[in-house]
Amino acid sequence: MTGDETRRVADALRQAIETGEYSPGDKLPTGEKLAEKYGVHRGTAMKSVRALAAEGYVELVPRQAPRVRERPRSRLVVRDRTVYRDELGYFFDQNAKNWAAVEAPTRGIAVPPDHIADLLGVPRGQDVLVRERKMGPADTKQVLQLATSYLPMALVAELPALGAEKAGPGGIYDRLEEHFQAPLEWEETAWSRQPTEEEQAALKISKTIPVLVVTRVAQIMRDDALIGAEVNETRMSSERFALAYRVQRSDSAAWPRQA
Amino acid sequence: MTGDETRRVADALRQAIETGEYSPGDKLPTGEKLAEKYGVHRGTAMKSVRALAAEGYVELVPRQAPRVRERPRSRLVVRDRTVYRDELGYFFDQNAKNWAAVEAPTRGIAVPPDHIADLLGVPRGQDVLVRERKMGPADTKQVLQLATSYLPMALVAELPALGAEKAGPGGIYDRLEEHFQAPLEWEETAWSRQPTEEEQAALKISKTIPVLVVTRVAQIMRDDALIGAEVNETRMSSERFALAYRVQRSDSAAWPRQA
DNA sequence: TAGTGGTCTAGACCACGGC
DNA sequence: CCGTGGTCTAGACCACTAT
Repeated sequence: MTGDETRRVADALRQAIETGEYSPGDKLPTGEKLAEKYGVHRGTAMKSVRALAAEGYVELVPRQAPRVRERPRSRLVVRDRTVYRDELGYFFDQNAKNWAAVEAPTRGIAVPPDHIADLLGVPRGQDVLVRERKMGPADTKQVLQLATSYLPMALVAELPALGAEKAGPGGIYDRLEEHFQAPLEWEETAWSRQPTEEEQAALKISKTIPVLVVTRVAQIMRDDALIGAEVNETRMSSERFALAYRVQRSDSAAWPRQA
Repeated sequence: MTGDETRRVADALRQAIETGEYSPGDKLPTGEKLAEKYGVHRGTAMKSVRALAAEGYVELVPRQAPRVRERPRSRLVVRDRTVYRDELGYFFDQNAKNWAAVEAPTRGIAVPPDHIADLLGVPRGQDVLVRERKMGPADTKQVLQLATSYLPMALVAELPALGAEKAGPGGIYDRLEEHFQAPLEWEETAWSRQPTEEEQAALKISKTIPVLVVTRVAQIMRDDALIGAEVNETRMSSERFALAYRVQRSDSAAWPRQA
């Protein structure tokens, strides 16, 4: 991906940025100027700039001068994998307490991805209720997380409040626990991948920044049988979020240890 | 990133791969052939191929015909965030029970990254003991995870077994618990980023596949004071691994709920 | 040793943003 | 409306791989 000349120019530019010769927000010289300065073809110079953009140093907007990017904040917002409750209901992230839906949530009926159908316990290809929300701090209105919730249609038929525009106090989780008179149990799976084009646009990240995907399954069990389930899949920039949790000791690793 | 012609050729190739015209392992036509077939310049055709490589469809090795890549497995190996214990000592991943160091582990003294120093409770810029291991299944010898362990020099001085080539039965965790006669507590932070060149080479992934980074801090506390700490940072392909864990109920979210 | 991908130069055209 | 980044063609050279 990188030949001698491209590499040379990219290294020079990267160092110039790291030493503060160009500060965040500054414009970089035009491709023509860079080509002249380093004695290469304009195409080669632009390739170097594009390489820096892929590394996250530079923001590239077509037909605008490349700008030095605000360096990825070393201070990550950490999600703590515990469920809390306040007067509004359950919540999973103390950082997100004052967040709100930045745009109007959407609600519709659609076929979910296979892995979601499997988690919900419905046949693949079958319609489910899908809600989508773009979440962010109530003040800045910046979109930081994309949350999608999936509910089996059978469950919505049994408990119509789940499909309403507003599910009422405490949201769908309170409706589920009220209806079944049993506690929800949540399990999360976390992984990461390249962002889709939609995610790039909504979260304002380049295609090289991975998204962190947290899939949370809410289950209500009765006599060891699953009687209700919901899946929430939240996507966020891996540059801004990390997950934190305590590692649990299994029975085999109990303390004090037996000799 | 993608002009009309590049996009057109890339779309055609992507569809050819998805419809099975080219199967995993097959070679793609040469740049010259593609250029002829689609009536574009060779450079343009190669750009399309490179775009498909970035999306994970094609594996690109310099000076070899591009090969259709084994599609990212939908079946993820899931790490369960619980600590277990067997006759060999603690372990954190039931999938990794039969794994071994694929290459000889390295051991050295070096300055750790700032975030590691902070977690260890050591001043930034100070030397620590660094161990590196490349882990994978004992049979295939494929490297699946890169594990780096950091220990403060003061702790090694106090407990020399920690710095030995072999820390003895149960490894450093057993040495720590024996020495301090107290249980370790582990906390993990998980996030994701683009792979470094070293990680690309060791894990055999392209620069577009994110790596999942799990930073595990082992702490021994006595009377609420930290008396010993170790940090283990494990990096793995986000295409192959996911993390799974139960969400804990905090006191505020206890069940049964009070009205 | 022939052929391949990778890279670089040269020169051209386009669409669009900021002056 | 000029200048910019983005794209494409054309043609050249190189290093390495497969044969």
